[in-house]
Order: sequence, then C-alpha cells, then structure tokens
Amino acid sequence: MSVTNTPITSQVSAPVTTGPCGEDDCGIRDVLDRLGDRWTVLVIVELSKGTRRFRELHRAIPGISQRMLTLTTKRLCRDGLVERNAYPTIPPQVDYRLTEMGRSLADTVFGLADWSRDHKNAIAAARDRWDADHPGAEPALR
Amino acid sequence: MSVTNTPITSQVSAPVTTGPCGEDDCGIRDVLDRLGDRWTVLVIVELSKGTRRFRELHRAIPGISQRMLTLTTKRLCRDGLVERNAYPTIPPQVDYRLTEMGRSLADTVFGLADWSRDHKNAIAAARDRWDADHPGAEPALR
DNA sequence: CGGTATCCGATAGGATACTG
DNA sequence: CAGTATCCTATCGGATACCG
Repeated sequence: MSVTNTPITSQVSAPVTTGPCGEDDCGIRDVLDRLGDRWTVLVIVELSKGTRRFRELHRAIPGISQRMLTLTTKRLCRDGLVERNAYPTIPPQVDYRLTEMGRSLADTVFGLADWSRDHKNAIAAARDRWDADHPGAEPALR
Repeated sequence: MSVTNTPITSQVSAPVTTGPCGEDDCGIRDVLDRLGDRWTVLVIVELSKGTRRFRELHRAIPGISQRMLTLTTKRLCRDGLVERNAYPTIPPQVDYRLTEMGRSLADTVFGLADWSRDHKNAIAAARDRWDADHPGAEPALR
C-alpha cells in the first residue's frame, strides 16, 4: 500500500469544507502506513506476548521472509514502538520488545482484532452474497 | 535505546504454540487488507459523517483518483460495510452510506485515529531521533 | 454524473546467496 | 544467529480516454 506522504495535490487553496481526515489529519495516515503492510500487525501481536528473539519472531509468523522481518522490526524501532537489544555473544543474539508506546498501540490494535473476530463471519457472508450477485466481477475486488 | 546491559535472562520459553494471529487468525488480516490501502479509511471517515454522493466523496478526499474511489467503494460494498443506492435519474445519481456494520467499524477506526492523534508527536520525535542516530539509512524505512 | 477500459511507472515483498 | 545484498515480479495506483 505504501501510502507515502500525501501527494502534492493536497495543495488545495480552497479549504475544502470538510477534510476526510484531510487537513486536520489526525496523523492516522502515519499509523496506517505502518499497520497497513502485510506483517507489522502480526509482529506487534507476537511481541505483545513478550520479548522475542529474531528467530522466534521468524518462526512465530509463518510466511514472513527474513528480509521483511528485518524491515518490519526496523521500522517499528524507528517509530519508537519497539526496542531492540543486541547482545554481542557468539552466535549473536538480538531481542525485541514493545516499548510503552508500542504496548498502548497493541491495545488499540486488539480493539481492531476484536472487531475483526466479531464480524469475520458477517463479512464473509457479505462477500459471498456480493460475489453471487456479481458473477464475473473484476478480480481487483478479490 | 540501543544495547542496554540487561543480562540475557530472557528465558526462551515462549511456548505459545499459537500463531501470532497466524493460523487461528482472528480475521484481522481481512480487515487490515481492507484498511491498509491508501484510501479506505478516508472513505469510511468521510461516510461516517453521513450519506455522500460519488462526486462528494471525490471532492472530500483530495488526491484520490476516480478509479481508486470506484474500487474502494466497491470493495466496501462487497464487504457489507457500505451500501450503495443508485437513482436512475438524468444525470445519474448514486450515493453511499455506511451500513450498521460499517458504522461499528468506523467506531473502532476512530479509536485508532485517537491513538494516532495522541502519539503523533511522539512518533515523529522517535523518527527524528532514529534518523539522527542512523545517518544514511535505507530509504526503505522512509 | 458516475462510472469503464487501458496503459504505465513505482514499489512491496518473495527467493536466493552471502557475511560477521 | 541475525542480518545484507541482489534480483525479480506481482500488484497498487495514477493518468488518460471513452461511455450510458
């Protein structure tokens, strides 16, 4: 999804009556840019269970590549949501844990997870209904 | 933030056999796949203010292309989060509104928006700190 | 007005190989 | 073990142009 900074098009002289989250942008885009990718939430959820080493995260999150795990943890560190500790042992050992801020984010993510669980079936049903009513629809809708 | 010298007493126990949200997947991936893109949340936020016509959404969300607005609303309809009503007038008129389920999702999205607003500055500060400590870092971290 | 259809560039992310 | 460094492709999404 890669929602980088809002394109230059946000240069709207006329103060659009109501921004969606537009000009008053609560910063939610920054958060969603992070949460929106394929892996970040999974890493946060796993780390919410406790400190984890790189390898542990890797095994706990089926399907993630080493490259993406590295990128994801790094971005989380950069945002101050995760703390990284490296011990110069041999072999090297590195572990990750949520910061205070990371834990508070995890809490609201759980809110989303709860909603997801509660509406999982309803969404699936809605999709089936829609797919039945719209045979041969674009695959872009998945 | 770097290498604190806390002994490695971190017991690798972590037996937690369950995936991060892996196989027992609470369905949160489905939700985040939807929320994760560039526009969905903005559309939901705008629709949380009331019924909107296609053109109104388009103008309320600066930067979105017609194509993406079409795709986004369609996906939301498919998931049962938004209801679409078309009136066969000339010129055509179509409006969109959140369904009951859509409104409940909007509520939890607002929770995320609140968190974002509350931590916006802290995140920006963390990033600045990290960027200062890691000059010449990959642009992939943005 | 409210869309489709088409083309196209950017990039997210997988696979693989190598390193301290 | 915990990463880097490359390569490569699938997809996301912008820019047109056209349509009922």
